[in-house]
Amino acid sequence: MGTLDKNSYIPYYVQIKEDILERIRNAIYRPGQQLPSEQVLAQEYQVTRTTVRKALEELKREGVILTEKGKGSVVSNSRIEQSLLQFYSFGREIGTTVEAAVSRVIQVRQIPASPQLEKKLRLARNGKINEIVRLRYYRNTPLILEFSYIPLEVAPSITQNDLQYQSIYDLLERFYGKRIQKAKEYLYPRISDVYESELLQIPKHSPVFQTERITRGEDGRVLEFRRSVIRGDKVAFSTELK
Amino acid sequence: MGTLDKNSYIPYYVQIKEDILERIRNAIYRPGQQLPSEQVLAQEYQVTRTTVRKALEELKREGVILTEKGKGSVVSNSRIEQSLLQFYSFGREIGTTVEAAVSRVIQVRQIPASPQLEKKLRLARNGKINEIVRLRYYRNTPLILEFSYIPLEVAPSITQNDLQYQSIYDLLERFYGKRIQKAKEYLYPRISDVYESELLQIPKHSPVFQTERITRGEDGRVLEFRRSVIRGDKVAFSTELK
DNA sequence: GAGTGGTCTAGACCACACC
DNA sequence: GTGTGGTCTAGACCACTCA
Repeated sequence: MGTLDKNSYIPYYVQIKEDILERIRNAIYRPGQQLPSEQVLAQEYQVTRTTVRKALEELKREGVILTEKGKGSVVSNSRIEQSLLQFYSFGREIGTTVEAAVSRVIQVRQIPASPQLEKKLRLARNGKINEIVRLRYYRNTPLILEFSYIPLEVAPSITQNDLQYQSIYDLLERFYGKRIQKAKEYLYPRISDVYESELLQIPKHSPVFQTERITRGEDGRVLEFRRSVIRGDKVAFSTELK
Repeated sequence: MGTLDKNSYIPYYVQIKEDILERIRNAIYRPGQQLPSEQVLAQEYQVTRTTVRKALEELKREGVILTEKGKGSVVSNSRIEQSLLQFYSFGREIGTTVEAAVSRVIQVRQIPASPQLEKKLRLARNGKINEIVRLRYYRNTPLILEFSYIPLEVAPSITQNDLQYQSIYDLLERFYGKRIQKAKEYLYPRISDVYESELLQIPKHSPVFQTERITRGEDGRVLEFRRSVIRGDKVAFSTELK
């Protein structure tokens, strides 16, 4: 259905963009899946192809879809997976090429939430959580140490096996029906502690980046709090200005 | 003159975008100055307004120009002034509002370049440089400590007075005719030293961000190397993912 | 060859800023 | 009012991909 409000003061292309986003959230269009052609979308929404293109252009710019000449548009794999990482440059190599990125699960366990985590996760008192510790490599060098915290309310009990062949977000969605609505991520400078230093193979008390991310589900509840420690000697952030 | 190559395989809108960039570099269009209207540009380049708009849209997205409905488009003030800072969020406040940003010059002197600086600035042996140290405040709190290094070849001798009412880039352009071509900036985590800590009013050996920026002129030579130390307790970087 | 996205034209109407 | 950027239409041709 082309649910376009022709009387709204909101431009058509914005309405179309929002509608497509909504369809992606509702898994009508799934990651990796081909979108209908611009021609078809134009008919469906009863607008010209130009207007559809304007909507798709914005989605492309935001990394929601990918387009290929002569082929079509496909929905990107969860943008939330990428996050700030897309801005990093790893040493002299190019950013987030999926190929060379390998991850190892260090630990998965169920523990009571600390007061700080209860706050971050908006948990009730004495809440229990899954703790998942992973180490991400790039070309055999450990670069990122990730701590994920997921309330048992959200996912009863996660095991190491669950994470062998799928991401946390895939797991949450496929097995627990929790769809991700949005996430907010922050970047700070920090000094590594002894544990982090050892796993990342850097001198203790080295300067590192830390990111914190809070992911929320459709009902607005916190699905995950994730803290990542990123080597400062190998990973930089850069922009070029012209 | 609309110097559009109609036989090129390069799209018109890209050619137009490059041409406008070139005009900005050549100060035909200056920062703060109004661009010709889309209508006029379309005539000049002998294309439709739609095509001009596509070019302007990209320039707008890249922060080169600003457009205001009903008024027109103006060239942004040196984008290079903004840099990565536009991505930061200061505590709970919003990013780079010019108003509340005050800067104080701590020191200006001429010194021989250290070997490291010679390398960064691509200087010959025993090169001399201007060193400018500034402290930037936001709401009376020191947030950023900036070290600028400019070869004497570029600007013979800079004094504190020169920087009272204008930026370094304004100074280079107005008094020394050095126009900026491009800049590259990097962001790292670091640990503050005693001097930095004192000026920024933070405990010594605190985690901080450091940016390094290399600015080049039209001939490709390095005009400035700048190192900024940014408080990690007040400044964060954030993105929202939807 | 049929279908796709990429570019471009030649118009149109609107909301807004300025005089 | 006139001029501006913002949106939209209805076409067109192209280069590309895939069968």
